Amino acid sequence: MCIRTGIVTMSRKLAYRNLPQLFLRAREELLCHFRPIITHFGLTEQQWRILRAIGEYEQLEPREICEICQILSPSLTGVLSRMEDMGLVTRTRMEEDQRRVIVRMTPKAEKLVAELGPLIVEQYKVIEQAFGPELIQELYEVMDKVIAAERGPIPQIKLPPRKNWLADES
Amino acid sequence: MCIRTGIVTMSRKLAYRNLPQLFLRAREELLCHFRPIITHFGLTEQQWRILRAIGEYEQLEPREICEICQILSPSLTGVLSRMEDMGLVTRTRMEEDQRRVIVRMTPKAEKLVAELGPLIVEQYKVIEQAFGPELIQELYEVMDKVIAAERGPIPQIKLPPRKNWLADES
DNA sequence: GGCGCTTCGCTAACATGTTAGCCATATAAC
DNA sequence: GTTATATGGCTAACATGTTAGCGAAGCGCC
Repeated sequence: MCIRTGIVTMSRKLAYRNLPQLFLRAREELLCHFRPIITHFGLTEQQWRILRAIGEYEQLEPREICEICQILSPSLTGVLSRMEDMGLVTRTRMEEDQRRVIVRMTPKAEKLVAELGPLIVEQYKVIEQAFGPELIQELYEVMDKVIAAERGPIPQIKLPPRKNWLADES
Repeated sequence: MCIRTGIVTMSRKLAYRNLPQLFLRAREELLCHFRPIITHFGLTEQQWRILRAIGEYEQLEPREICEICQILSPSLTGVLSRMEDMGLVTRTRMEEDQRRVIVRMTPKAEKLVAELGPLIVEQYKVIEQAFGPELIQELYEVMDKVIAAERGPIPQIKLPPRKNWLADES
C-alpha cells in the first residue's frame, strides 16, 4: 500500500533482495504522509528541503545546499530560479568572490516555514507512534552506520569491453 | 562523500534528523557503486530495474512493473516506449482484455541481462564485505520492519485553511 | 440492451534527476 | 605579469518523477 498508484493490490514480490530498492520504498512509505502537507502550501519536496536547510543556517551557498539537500547542481539551479520567482528566496553574488552566491529566505518564506514546520513535526510524532519509537530509534542507528561510517574507498569491479548493444544483432 | 558533485568537502550537517533524507543518502551511497556498471551497458537505473523484474517473471503487465519497480504509471509509459525503441522489450495487448498489456524481453535483452546480472552480484559482494555482512543483515531486517509491517492506517493531521502564499503580501 | 461505475494504460504539463560541458572568476606556478 | 589549473554556477539535452485528467474497455445492475 501507499503505492502512489492508489490501488492496494497484494503484489508480486521479487525473489532477490535489493537494498537500494528497499530504501526507495521505505522513503516513500514515510514521505507519503508528509507530501500532502507540503503540497498544501504550494511547495515541492525539494523546495521544502531547501527552505528547511536555510532556516537552520540563515544563509547558504548553492554548493552547500546541494550537499545538505542531496540535490545535484543543475537541478538546484532550476529549483532556486523558480523559488526566486515565487518570492521565497533571494540570490546575491558575493563581493569577495564573484563566482559564489548567497541564498537567503524572504520574509514571506519565513512566515511559511513558521506555519509549515510545526505541522511536519506533528505528523512526525504521529508516524513515530504508529511505527513504534523503538523502530525509529533503531532506524536512525542503522542509517548512521551506513552513512557516517568511516570506511575505506570501496573498490569498483572491472568492466568488460563495451559492446554495441544498440546495434540490431537480431 | 560519494556526493555526485564529485568534491569531497566535509560539509555542514543539519541539526534535525530527517528519515526520508537519510534513506535518500543511504540509497545513493549504495547505488553510486552500481551506476557505473549499468550505464556501461547503455541502460538507466529504471531500465535495469525493469529488465531484472521481467527476468524473474518471464512476463509482466505495466501495473505490476509499476508496483515492483516503484515507478509511477506515467513514467513507465515513457520508459517502456524507449526500451521498445531500443529493441529491449515488446508490448502486446491481451486478447481477453483489450485494456491490458503484456511486456516481455527480447532475446537481445536476455543476453544483456545474462552479462550484466553477474557483474551486479559481484559488485554487491564487494560492498557487503566493505560494509560488513552484519550491517547488511541488520539493514534487511530493519527495512523489512518498515515496509512489510502490518500496521493500521496512519492518521493524517488536519491542515489549516489554504492561504494564498503566491500573492505578494510583501 | 442501456446505464453507471471501475480499471487500465495513456497524454499533457510541469518539476526534478542525470550527464556532459561551458564560461567567468579565482588561485597557484612560473 | 602571464600562464596553467581549479572552482562555482550555469546551460543544454535527455530521462524520469509528479499530478491531473482523458478515453477505451470491462463489469455489474436494472
